[in-house]
Amino acid sequence: MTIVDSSDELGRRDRKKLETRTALERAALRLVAERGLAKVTVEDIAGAVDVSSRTFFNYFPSKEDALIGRSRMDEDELRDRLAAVPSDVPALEALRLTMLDVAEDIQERREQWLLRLKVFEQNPSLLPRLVAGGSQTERAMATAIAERAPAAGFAELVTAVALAAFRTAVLRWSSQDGGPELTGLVDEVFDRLAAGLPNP
Amino acid sequence: MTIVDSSDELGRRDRKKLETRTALERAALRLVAERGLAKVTVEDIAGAVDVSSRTFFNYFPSKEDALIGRSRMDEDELRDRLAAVPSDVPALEALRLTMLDVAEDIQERREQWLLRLKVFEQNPSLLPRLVAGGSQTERAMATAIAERAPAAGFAELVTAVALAAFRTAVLRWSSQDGGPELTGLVDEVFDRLAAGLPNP
DNA sequence: CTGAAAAGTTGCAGACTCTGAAACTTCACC
DNA sequence: GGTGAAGTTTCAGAGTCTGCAACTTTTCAG
Repeated sequence: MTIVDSSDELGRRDRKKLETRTALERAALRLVAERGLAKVTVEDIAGAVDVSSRTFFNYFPSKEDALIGRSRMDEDELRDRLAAVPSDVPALEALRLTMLDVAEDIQERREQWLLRLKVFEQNPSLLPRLVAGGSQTERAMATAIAERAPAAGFAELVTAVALAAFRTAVLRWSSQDGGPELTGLVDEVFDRLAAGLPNP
Repeated sequence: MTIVDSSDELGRRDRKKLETRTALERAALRLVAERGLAKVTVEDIAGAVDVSSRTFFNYFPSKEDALIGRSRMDEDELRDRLAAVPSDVPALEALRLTMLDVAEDIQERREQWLLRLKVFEQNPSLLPRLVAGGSQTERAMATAIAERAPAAGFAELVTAVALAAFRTAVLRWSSQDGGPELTGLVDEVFDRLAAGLPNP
């Protein structure tokens, strides 16, 4: 068992559930990495884990969502992290701190994320879903930011921009096979943002 | 015929083709605005224009694409616009000028765009496609920018950020029913970017 | 004007995604 | 052990999208 997931304190039921979910994620990732998104059906993925395809859809609303997995962190979690930053910190810096946290999480699941990102690069139709633009998550964060910077439209702007910047850092990290520290790359893009994006 | 599209200098063949295409776009937009994305089938759209659903798929690869329509401007067009900016203009300002051009185009098709954006807001699954993040278009622009600012990763960053900022301007314009000038809102977000996104 | 060639449209068959409902199994807990 | 809640499966069905083989229309050369 190479699975080290936090299965602390869970009944057999929920443990099995989590097992199935991560098994489906892994199988999806592995198969799509091997064959490409179009050449993998839901039935393939479900079959690899030995459940029915209907069960697959009980876990994920779509094939793509299985590949994204835990990528989209709960709005709640991000909201909490944002809320944990003192309210006199400017919005952009609050976002920097939050995304640095996220970057650390990603680095902890390094291999999993590098594979996921490779799959995303090879199947560009998935990319928009990465740090999903205009999605649930972004709105939740913008709402949280709006409390510390209520000027019209500013929260949406700084949130969208921060997430876009974060995305480029992650993609660059991936394209260099995780060589540099992700947190360093994230700091770099936020430095550039704070400086007004001058030509380097 | 209320259609006044630029059908200058086209054979009957291409004129009909363009007519069908825009008719499909219009029908898709209208029906989805009325009923919502899930309640409209491809057959509905094709039927409203009196073609077969197979023909619909000859024009658009998916239902969503019919709604997006001309939204994603050709990579070529954006590349050209970027190339038209003198090369000593900093990357961020080159992007500002380009996106101001795009904003003008949008304002010229004001009603069509406001409807499209309303549909997008009511069907959030479409939003990622708007100024598609990480897509073809973004890559093409980043490549063009990389020629004037070759520092590693900077072109991708500034492009992603500019598009994200532009998107928030467009959404704000839409949420205010096109009241303010879109170009003004775009200028505002780029000013904020250039200033380093300080809390207002 | 006429007869291909080219392009556009259609119906059809078929693979695939996704959903709802009903039966069935498994687990938690008393 | 028995009971109810939760998870899984099977089944049926709607909808998306593709390839292919007719079929129709437009174009264009002679």
